[in-house]
Amino acid sequence: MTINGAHPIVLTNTQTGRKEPLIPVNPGEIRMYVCGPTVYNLVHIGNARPAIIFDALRRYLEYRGYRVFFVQNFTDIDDKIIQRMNREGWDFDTITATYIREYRKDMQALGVREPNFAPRTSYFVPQTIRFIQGLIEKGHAYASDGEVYFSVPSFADYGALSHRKVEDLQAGARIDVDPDKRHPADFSLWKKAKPGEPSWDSPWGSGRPGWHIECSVMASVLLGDSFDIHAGGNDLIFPHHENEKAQSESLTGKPLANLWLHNGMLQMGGSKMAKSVGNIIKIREAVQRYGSDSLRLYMYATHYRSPMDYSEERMDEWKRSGAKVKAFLREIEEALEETTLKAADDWLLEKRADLTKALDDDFNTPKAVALVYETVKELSPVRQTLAQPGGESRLRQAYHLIKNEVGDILGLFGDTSEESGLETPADDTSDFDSLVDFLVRLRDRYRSEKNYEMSDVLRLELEKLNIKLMDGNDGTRWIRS
RNA sequence: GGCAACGUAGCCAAGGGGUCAAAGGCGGAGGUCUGCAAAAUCUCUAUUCGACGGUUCAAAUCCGUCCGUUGCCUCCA
Repeated sequence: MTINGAHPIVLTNTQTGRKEPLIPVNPGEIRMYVCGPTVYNLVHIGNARPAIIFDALRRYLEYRGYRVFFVQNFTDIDDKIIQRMNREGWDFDTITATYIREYRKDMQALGVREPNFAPRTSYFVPQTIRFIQGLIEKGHAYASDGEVYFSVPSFADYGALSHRKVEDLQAGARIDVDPDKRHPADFSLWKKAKPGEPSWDSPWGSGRPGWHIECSVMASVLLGDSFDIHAGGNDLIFPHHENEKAQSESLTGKPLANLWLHNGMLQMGGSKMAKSVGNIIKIREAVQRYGSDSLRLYMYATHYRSPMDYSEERMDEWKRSGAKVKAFLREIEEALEETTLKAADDWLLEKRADLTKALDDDFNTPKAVALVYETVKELSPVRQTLAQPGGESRLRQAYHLIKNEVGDILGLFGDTSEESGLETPADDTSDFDSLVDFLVRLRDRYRSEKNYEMSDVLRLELEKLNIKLMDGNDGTRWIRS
């Protein structure tokens, strides 16, 4: 099978457990929905995994020529927000506005692009009410004392996504004893308001949307009844996505999404990173300490479906590895003055084919990362390659491949400067900097006089101040270590 | 208990019937270069893919059992 004359992109569909070709509902266009954060708290790097991976997938689909409509919601009506409001006396709107802002900041720091649409649950309450009414009319939902529940037995396909049987759910340890429910597996579409809670008027009285309905509603409004990709962490498979699917498909009779994509959990110390476990690292902490490229590389180095364990040692490794690629790019920049791609030959075409082959196959980012390192190795050292016939053209192609193709897709290597990824030095260090510059010049003078005893004293003393000196052919550079 | 994944070198991690005596990264060993130190670079670093059976001309790759790890079954990316 071919699409646009090329091999199709295949992705593992959670529902079938198999790789399936991505065949757009509308030719040339991919509509995808990724479940976003509940805005009651700062997010951690576990939350960053789907953000980074599916942002990259989006970029890749665009690279492959699709127009992508990317929706990621903000859940701004939720029990946890209400809890926080009650516990800390914060105003509801202030909490949600604050954490939406903070989330955006974090995403910006990670280099994650804004979605095309970032809908908020609270802006879609009228549509939610209509959606629920539709379900009631079709016999898939029922109202009971101000609450509305989805009737799980009314949807024959329930459990298809998460590979569960309704009976198995009941066999599970916890059985919901809510007397208003007709079936223990039934779940809330509309919740009755308690005093002081944010609420909206509805045919069933004052209340608010339930846990899963928002995504169904916003997806249908913004992307239509059926779209191409629905994605999120694999902890959302059940019940969140199963329930979304049940609601939407009961109403429309059409499949909600063609492909269900789920990323593996980020773990720390052998268990899932979660606020409840307390093993969390905030995104801003990780980015500040290691830079966004390190975190992104780390995540791309593991296939998105596998669980991965976070550790500072790994982050250090990827920081070092990323620096290697940046150094390679920087050398090309320095050697060529300007790096525009002038001509592509078979070399680039082949690399590009390797890249798309890897990414077409269930978004195999580890292979794409390996391709970058193979290329760096192949053309290093830069000076030596440059001296060879065709070397300059090859370097331009490599630069383009790594920075403008792989880099753009994976959101990497945007800043090749030496300090990128490190904490920005405070402004008031300039006096200190000039002093160090002076000492370096002094040492250079000793070196030119072959007074190595004194030059080594200066190296050692500066090292004590965490200043690392690097002697090169064109002078000495120094960095804070 | 049910469901779903996963187990590959010192560590991280691709591959997923022959082209694999298994990519890439980190680390380690040795060499080159440099006054020193770095950086860079070269070579080496898994006869083997959790264990045991089976299918096959052929398995790390398919099937079965077992052992181990994780996730979901409750809000969770």
